[in-house]
Amino acid sequence: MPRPRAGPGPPPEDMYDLSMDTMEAQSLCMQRKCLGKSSPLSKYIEAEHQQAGLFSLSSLEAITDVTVDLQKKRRKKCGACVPCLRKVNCGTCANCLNRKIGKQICKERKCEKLKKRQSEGDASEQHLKSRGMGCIPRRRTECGWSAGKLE
DNA sequence: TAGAACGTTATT
DNA sequence: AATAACGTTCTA
Repeated sequence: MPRPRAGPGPPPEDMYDLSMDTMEAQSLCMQRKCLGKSSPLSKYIEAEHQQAGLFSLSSLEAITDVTVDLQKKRRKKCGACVPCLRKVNCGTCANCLNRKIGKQICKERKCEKLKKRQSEGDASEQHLKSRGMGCIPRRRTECGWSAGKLE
């Protein structure tokens, strides 16, 4: 059952027109567009944050380093594990059946390496924690943030 | 926390 | 340009 989502509507162009409806605009921003890590827009936002002095300059270098690491190109399948060696889609798993919308590879073919999250086994988060940056909010609910408490 | 949805990026 | 599929966010 497809959930009623926001849909592929036009992007909120007045995202930064906070005079309109600050809460709403920020909320939209928080929910998706701005805090994603992969889009050029998010990189721009990141730069904005830095310029706004949200991060101390001393930790900036280290963070930039980590950020670059996290924003590296997307990983590729190892090509050697059992799933990778599989050549045909099963055609019956959720991913196969939901191909058009889900945009995921057949579950039977999902590389073992890619099944793990990118940050797993990576010291990036620890790296940040050691610098007092234990939590980088990517979502409204992270870092003790709550809806309606964005000032 | 797993799975779904969707933006984005890599490949063809 | 079309397609495949990774990465992130959101919902149940």
